[in-house]
Amino acid sequence: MRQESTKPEGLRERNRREKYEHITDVSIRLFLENGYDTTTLDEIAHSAGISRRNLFNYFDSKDEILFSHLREYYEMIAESIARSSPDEPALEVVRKAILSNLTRFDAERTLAIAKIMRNNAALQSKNRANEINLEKAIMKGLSALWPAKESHDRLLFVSILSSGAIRFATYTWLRDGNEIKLSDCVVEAFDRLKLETRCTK
Amino acid sequence: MRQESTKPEGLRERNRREKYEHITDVSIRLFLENGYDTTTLDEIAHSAGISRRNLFNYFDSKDEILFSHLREYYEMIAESIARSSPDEPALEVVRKAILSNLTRFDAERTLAIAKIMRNNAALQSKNRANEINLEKAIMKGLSALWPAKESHDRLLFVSILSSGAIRFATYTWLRDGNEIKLSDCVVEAFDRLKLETRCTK
DNA sequence: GTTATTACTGCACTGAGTGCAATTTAATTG
DNA sequence: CAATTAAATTGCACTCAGTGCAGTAATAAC
Repeated sequence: MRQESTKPEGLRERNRREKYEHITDVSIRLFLENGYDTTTLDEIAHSAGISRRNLFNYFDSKDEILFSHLREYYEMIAESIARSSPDEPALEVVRKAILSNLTRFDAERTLAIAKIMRNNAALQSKNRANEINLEKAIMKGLSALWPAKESHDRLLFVSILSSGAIRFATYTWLRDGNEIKLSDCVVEAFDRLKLETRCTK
Repeated sequence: MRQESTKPEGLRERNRREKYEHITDVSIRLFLENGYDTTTLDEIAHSAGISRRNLFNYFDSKDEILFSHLREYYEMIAESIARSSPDEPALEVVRKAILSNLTRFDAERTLAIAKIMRNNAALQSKNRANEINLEKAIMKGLSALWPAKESHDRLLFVSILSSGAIRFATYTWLRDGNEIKLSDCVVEAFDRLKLETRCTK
């Protein structure tokens, strides 16, 4: 019953948030040290100081420890797209939304996760599977911006192209080490969409 | 030590092939009847008349029962691409390779699998994850056709675009029931690549 | 303080997937 | 055909991810 400004976060929420981050940090450290497959949920729970059962109150599965952070990021992209100008080309809207949210991107953590995934085909598959959420987020934003039912198919196609471009950008960024900026990779990947589809050979 | 033409298939290989198909048929039937998640490997093995352990000599995992057939198909696409003319645009090469292998596509089984995946988000994710194999197959074919190292990035990009177009084609085909031919969907999806990336919405 | 939520824990259970040793079946050779 | 080799198949025991449940501890609200 505080009168001074709606309390934004109680002790409970803060604890939850901190524990969530703590579990993630501990897990990534263990994965880097011992590999993803050989690290069991028992070890993670023990290292994080909680029960194994309680892990599932924070993450739906072992994979989600690595990927769940992206959901929040995807949600921001969807909102950015929805708030864009409907006069611009759809692909341009998506590109700008990606670029404008890049600052919230945790590069260090992403690099660590990329390292964990290297040499683990199963994890790469799951990473790929997770891309479906990015695509749905883009589609959600685009549908809010252009709600006309007739445009559904072309918006879906734009979502597919966009998620492909983003994957390509991430790929080149990871490959070229830290010598290149992720934003440049994104710009280039979306440029490629226009170039590649009309060139001969 | 037969002299009359190299024997193409022994009893062993034929049995293996037949059992492989049989297991697949039985599994799809059970999945349709009782759902994917609720059907256990024990049930599948029992219905197929083999031991549970032996299932893993045919499929690496439960998912692979649904997806492993595509590998053979992907391999044919890779070979078709590799045998194409290097004078055509890359995207055109891929489109033709897809179209020319469409006859080998088991539409009935694909429809059944699509039905199983409907309302099962986890399976849809795994389906998406499997797309990585299609992309690798396309990339493999393209790399054989244009081995120059400098072209790697653009070929990778073409692979990404192609797998996206194929997914879109599959989506529209499944959505519009049997009223439309899959080949038409593929043609349209690749046309869209050229249209969508230059238009101003 | 008391009470209602929510967080956490332990336990027992299911089901996928693996390693291993033993057995059966098919292919090969003399 | 008999003996040998190789592959297919099986059962068993095991690990680990994930779930349901019932009970306990901590926090928020009154």
